[in-house]
Amino acid sequence: MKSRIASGMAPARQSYAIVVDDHPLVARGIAGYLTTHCDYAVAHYAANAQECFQRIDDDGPPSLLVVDFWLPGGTALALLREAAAKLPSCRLLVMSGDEDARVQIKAMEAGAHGFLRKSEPPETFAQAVAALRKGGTWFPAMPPAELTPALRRELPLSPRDLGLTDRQGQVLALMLRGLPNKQIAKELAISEQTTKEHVTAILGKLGVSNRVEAITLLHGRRLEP
Amino acid sequence: MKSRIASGMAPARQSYAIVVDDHPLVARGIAGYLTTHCDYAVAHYAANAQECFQRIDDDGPPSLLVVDFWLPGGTALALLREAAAKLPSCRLLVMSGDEDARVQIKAMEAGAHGFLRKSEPPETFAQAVAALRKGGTWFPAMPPAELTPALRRELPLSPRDLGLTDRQGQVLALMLRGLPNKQIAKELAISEQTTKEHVTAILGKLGVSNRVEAITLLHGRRLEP
DNA sequence: TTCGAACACCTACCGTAGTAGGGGTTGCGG
DNA sequence: CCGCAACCCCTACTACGGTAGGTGTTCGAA
Repeated sequence: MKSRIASGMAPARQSYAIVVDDHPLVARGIAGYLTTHCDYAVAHYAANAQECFQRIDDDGPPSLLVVDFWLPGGTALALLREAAAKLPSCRLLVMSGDEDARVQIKAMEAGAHGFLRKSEPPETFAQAVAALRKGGTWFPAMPPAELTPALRRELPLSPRDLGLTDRQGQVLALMLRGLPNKQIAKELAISEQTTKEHVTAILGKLGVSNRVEAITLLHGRRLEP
Repeated sequence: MKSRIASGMAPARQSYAIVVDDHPLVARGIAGYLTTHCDYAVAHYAANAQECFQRIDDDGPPSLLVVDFWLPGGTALALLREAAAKLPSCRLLVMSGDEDARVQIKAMEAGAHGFLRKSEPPETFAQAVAALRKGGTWFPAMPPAELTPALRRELPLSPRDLGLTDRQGQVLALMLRGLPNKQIAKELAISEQTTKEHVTAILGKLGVSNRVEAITLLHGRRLEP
């Protein structure tokens, strides 16, 4: 869980994929489909961001990453951003159960190369994978362009997107400004202990192990209150 | 030394200045000149970034900040950046003993509103102060424009600029990537203890009290190895 | 009404971060 | 030669960050 930023990774292998989905059956199914119908030699699966990066630490970066948008705690966006930053040669395909256009936009913004609804037939899935494999992208039925400009630039990234409660969002915002727990507590008029528990919950949902990782992960992004 | 990111600062006062110079006589002299010749009601002086921000915590933000570029440890750039970010209503005048054009550029990049050589006559100093006071800037004899574009964008910010040694620069780079001391030590093949001492030295030179502040201060800037 | 989620408080514990104060090596300039 | 700066190592200590487990309140959904 720690050496996510390890250097000296193995060179990218061909036909190696990782499927990230909190539902093991779904993950296993997709991974199996990748090997049997999409010509992937190896397809592992992971239940969350931690497991995913652990796998990458062990086996090197994959050439394809399939990510369920609705990972518990909404950590998918953080996972995507991190993957996009650290695995430039890896293609990112996002899957979602619902058809909210904003989800698709968020995924795009986070660096995904493709987006797919789970309700789509397997053939479409195979087509999307093939497109990504060739270096292309796959985004079905682009949502109305009027909505995008508002979200494209500097998306303020609401706490809800990360699966955080309102209070946790407030704590995170202060955390990202470098405040120690004691000052966060003072700012929010709660005890330092309560602050710590919020922090613990936030770290868990973001899939990081301490506040420094959280800060570096969310970099310069701002939160909306 | 800690509550530099404190909120709820006092409103900006008119005619209140702080002079930051490690040479007390020089600082005192400049501060005196500000009160006697530049119509400043109060002019404090500080030997370093810590003292400066301590003063600001106590007395509120000044309307003018005069900073010696060659503060010990090269902390002037960090000081400027922090001041520019946190004191939007404060004018920043940088002074330097030498006439290296790159120094001037670095000062500009760090957010300074004016730049002045110490060899300049007092009248020029008064003119510069007056210009800044009116919301203007003061940069003598703009350096050749050919040099600037290379430096302007995304300046890579060498460790030396921050007054750090090579080794400290390496440690800082890993620190900014969110690595804990133990992993930094492993990466550089030194003991965790030695890493801690490097970190302590870095924090001191940057004028911050922990690594989180250092990260938020340098935000998304990159270091060159 | 009962249940769960969110919020807040507490004690207690442990690991890391950071400081203090030792000592030791190299290399370089006065 | 000496001093000095940079680098490395060590013990020991304090504080902060983070986790675990238990308690209580509120509020809205079932």
